[in-house]
Amino acid sequence: MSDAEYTNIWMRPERPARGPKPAYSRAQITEAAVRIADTEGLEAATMRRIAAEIGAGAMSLYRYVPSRDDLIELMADHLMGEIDLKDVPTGDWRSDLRRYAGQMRATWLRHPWIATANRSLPGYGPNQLQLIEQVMGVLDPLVPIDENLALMAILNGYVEGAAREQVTTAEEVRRSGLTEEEWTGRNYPYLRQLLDSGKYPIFTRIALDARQPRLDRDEQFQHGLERVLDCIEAALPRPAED
Amino acid sequence: MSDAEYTNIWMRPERPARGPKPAYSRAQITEAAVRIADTEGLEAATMRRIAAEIGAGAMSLYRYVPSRDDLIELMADHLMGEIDLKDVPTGDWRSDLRRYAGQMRATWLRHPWIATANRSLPGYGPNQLQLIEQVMGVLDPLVPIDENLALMAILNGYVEGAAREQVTTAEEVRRSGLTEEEWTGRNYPYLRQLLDSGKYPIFTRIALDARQPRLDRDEQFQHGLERVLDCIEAALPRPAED
DNA sequence: CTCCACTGGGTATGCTGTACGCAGAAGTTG
DNA sequence: CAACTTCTGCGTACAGCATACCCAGTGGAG
Repeated sequence: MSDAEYTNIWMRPERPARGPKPAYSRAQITEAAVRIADTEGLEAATMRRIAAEIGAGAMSLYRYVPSRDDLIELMADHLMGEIDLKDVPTGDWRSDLRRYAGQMRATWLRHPWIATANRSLPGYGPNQLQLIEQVMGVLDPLVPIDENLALMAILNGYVEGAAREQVTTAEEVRRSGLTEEEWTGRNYPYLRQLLDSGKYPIFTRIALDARQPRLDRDEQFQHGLERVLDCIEAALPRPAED
Repeated sequence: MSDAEYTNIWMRPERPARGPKPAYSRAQITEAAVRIADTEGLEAATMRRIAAEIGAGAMSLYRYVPSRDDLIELMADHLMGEIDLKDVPTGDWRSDLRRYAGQMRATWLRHPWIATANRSLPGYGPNQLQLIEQVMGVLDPLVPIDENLALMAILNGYVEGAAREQVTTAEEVRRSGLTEEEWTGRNYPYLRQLLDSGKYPIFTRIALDARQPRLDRDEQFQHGLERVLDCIEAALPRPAED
């Protein structure tokens, strides 16, 4: 009954006013869970495992967090707090957005499990909201709000898509327990079969031509990012000159 | 031992040559699983539930599919088979890509669970590969393969990002078991708290101004898509004229 | 014909998230 | 100070999950 009034993890107060002092905290639990997920994957971050990490009993966590899903939401928002844009906007929208994109991607690569946490995107946690304010504040003086939303959809789509692709294969390698070379080797027979079938000429060109560029994914990302920023620039109203 | 040589669900033959005839098939199982996931969510598509759907015992499924994860991969590739681009490329790259984007988005909206199936993106199943051939075939005559990849990253990022956002909230509504109106109502206190806090001026403008445009998400998507296509056009080498 | 690789499926195991309840600690009120 | 209330951490318990193992029966190969 009293639980039903909190529709949201963000509405539910961490602690009631009265009673004995708690031994742990939401932040402590969230950080422990993130630590486990970073090294062993999100599926390893079970309630029992997290509790063991901080030296608590399994059921103690439920004093702090209503469910595992809510904890994952806390974890996702925690990640958004890692993105540091304190001196944004600087007045140079292009470098501001470049910096945002780079930090977002870096956060994804540091915490690959975020790709499998379904709640990641429309989580309206405080850090996520703060980030929206800062990033959309960059173009806010230049375009109407609807246009800003449309351009952010393109930018975020590119950044997340690129990060997701990279992170998904990385997670698959980690899951297999093999080194990256072993994993590539194990998958080689299938790749060879695809190439030899002759049914996928474009895929074949990708696999063959991209052997070198795959080494520097960072550069690939940067190149695509500049294209997206060009796209945004084209949608901006002209400055005074020209 | 004999299992270890198949690195991949796509390498593993559906049936050995000898023995009694099987009662079911991979395709049948996959379709049943997709049907359940469509109506009740991916988490409802348990091995037992799928088996019950086709009238089999729970363990029988493992004769056809090595694990649930592999089955989900089959399901994801099955979805890509729904996208029909048989007369693509037509020579009009813009309308070809528009059609691809629309069909991809429609597929996502028909099967919202795809957003939570982590394997969806770099699954090299036959339908997925075929789709790559067709879509990248559109720009292949116009740009080098690396550039094609970069442009597809932008297009796919936009389409998937837009679809994912829409689908994630839809799934959250479905999970809650409420109607969309009830769900919106239940979340209203939190929204009001955010607006009243004054800490999120841009978010506030989004929530207030976007009340009308949110009705036609299709139009929003189309508008952003044209922007992305403009971006691609700008990256294309000029045709003979001009 | 015989043989045996295969079939579908029953049973069992070790996980999981989490409901429930309890003994004791700490804050509030006299 | 004492009495009472509220909250604490946590042990136990349970249902549901993927799936390992096993077995009787089947039907194609020789």
